[in-house]
Amino acid sequence: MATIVEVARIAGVSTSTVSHVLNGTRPVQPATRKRVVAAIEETGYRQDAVARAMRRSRTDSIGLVVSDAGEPAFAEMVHGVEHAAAARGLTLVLANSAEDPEREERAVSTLLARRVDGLILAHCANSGRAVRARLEADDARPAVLLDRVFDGSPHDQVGADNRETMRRLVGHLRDAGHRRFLLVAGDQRVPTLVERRQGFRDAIPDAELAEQTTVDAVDPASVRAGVAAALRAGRATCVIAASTPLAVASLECLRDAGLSTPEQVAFAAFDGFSHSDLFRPTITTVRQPAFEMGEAAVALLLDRIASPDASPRTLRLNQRLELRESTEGHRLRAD
Amino acid sequence: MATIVEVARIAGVSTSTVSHVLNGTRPVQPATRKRVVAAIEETGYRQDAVARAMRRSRTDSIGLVVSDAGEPAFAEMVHGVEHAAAARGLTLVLANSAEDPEREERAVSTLLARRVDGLILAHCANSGRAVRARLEADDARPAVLLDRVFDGSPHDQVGADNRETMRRLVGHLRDAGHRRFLLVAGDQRVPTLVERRQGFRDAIPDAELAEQTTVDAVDPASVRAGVAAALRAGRATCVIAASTPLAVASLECLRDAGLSTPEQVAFAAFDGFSHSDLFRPTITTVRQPAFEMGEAAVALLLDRIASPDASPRTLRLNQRLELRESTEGHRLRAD
DNA sequence: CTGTTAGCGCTTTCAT
DNA sequence: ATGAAAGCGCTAACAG
Repeated sequence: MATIVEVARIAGVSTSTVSHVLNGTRPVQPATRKRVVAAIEETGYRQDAVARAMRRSRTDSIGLVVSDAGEPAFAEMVHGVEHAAAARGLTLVLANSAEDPEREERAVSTLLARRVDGLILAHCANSGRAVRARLEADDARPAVLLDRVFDGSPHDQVGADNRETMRRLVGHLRDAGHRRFLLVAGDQRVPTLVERRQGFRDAIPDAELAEQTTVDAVDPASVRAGVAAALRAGRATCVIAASTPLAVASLECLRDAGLSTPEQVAFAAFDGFSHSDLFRPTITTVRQPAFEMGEAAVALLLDRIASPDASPRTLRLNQRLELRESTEGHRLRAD
Repeated sequence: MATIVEVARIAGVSTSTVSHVLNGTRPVQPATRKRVVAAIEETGYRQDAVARAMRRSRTDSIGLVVSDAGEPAFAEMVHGVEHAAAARGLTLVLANSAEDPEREERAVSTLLARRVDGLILAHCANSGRAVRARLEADDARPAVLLDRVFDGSPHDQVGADNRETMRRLVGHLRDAGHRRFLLVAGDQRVPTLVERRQGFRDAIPDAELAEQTTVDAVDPASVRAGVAAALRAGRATCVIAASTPLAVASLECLRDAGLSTPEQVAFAAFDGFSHSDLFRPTITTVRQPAFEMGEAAVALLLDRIASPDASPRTLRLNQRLELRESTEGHRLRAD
């Protein structure tokens, strides 16, 4: 490959002039520029981004670590991050921690070693303090936490308004007459799921708290077992799943139990499914604004890079409550 | 940040020794090594991957360009690529062409400028020759084509056995008595969809060819119009959609036409949906081995990097035909 | 408006 | 077993 030196030689100018036409970093006489452009053409010269990054100590790239690249919601966030990054001329370096704290720490270290200009991180469920330390280290770059946000985090964050939306959802279901819920709440080490559970609590009057059932299990098998047991106990008129995997497990249980939706048990899910319209019955769902969250994370990151000392912000994007057949129709008798 | 020079100074050795300790590239006296390690510890030194890449002229990274990061199938391929890359200590640089040839070309150029060690590319539908030229340029790196494979391509490729699987699917439906199909074939500039259409042709006896209907429209609205018209013409007993977006459009039409599945019209789709089990009726689907295709692409790429002169290979992974309710049940009377 | 030149941090001959 | 030193290709003072 031709280098900038060769281009300069052919154009009969210095390398610095070539560099400046390349980057538009200082005025260049039209005639000179023309010769340079011709030389570039002739040699098929291409800038070496690695050398450039080395010299400028910025890479024009950002790193993204997701906790589960297999989940559609995270795939959408990746999509959003890529979109926003590309729009700003940044390339995206992607890593997946697969919910493993060790891999998460490795991924962050690798990205930092690659000198990404900034980092977006969707923490895994049980991520240790090693990562946090890594993000604070003196070779670290600005970081934005995505989806799983923490109170009092020193970082910028973007999440969803989980608590409020769950409150709204339960409110709606109560209006429809439901009083006894089964909340499939999931892994309570995940902030998102904690927030959803809080929203649930918010919406239930103290006097009725005792009538509610919750399943906190983590692995699918235990979830299924928990839900099945709760259904057998048979008090809930409505099941709420706090995430897609939990929804899948729950729906399987409902089916196995031979319970029809919404006639016998109403059902609603957070995060939902890609083509919910095609399900029968269609399922009431809280749509995560995943793509937009990815975009927002990039925006926050760039703000942070621009002003490193501004105080950290936490953004919460609104989720959309999409009411469908699974929570519809029958009006329960007042208890 | 501490550099290798500082570490060397503190350990009282040369930078070359530090480098060799770091990379295990030549034997080092245990005592010396210990001092180096201590100095690394003390300074919190971290290797700078950019400087390293510059000097070695390899980045230990690979680039991936997908044509539609929003499609679940591509998201799965990204996942597979990331998985295989990480397992081999490579980082992944991700770009999305969003089915736009210009963005595709830009993405390839950017990745090449970043000196990725190799490239995986899922061509967009109408990708021009500019990209092809770019892949051949003298600063290019080895490339593997993903999903959308071309006869006589000079590159390694990994796709799916679309033609065979479509043949099998139609064979099965014929066994069930169907004779008149509506194939929603989609954009015939996409090799995948061409192959599926070929498989369809393969499975239909010449004498019956005239009885078949096909919709080749590209944008969703035209697809819906085409399908609606074909349904009104009313000859098909079975609809086959060649991709997920086509399936969505088709199902909407079936619903709008008030046709029940499978009683009035059978239905099957390629690529399918994430949670098909939860649909009612459950839908017969051809599952793309997307994750595995991503993994395979990485394997091919590394083989290629290892032996640049081996002749190019095209891998076709098997798809899985998952028969479900939407093509089940009723036995058609023989025509 | 243009050129000279000193590195960025690292790996890797070539010596010893 | 270790060290000295030459760059990788580029940018950005600094000087004219």
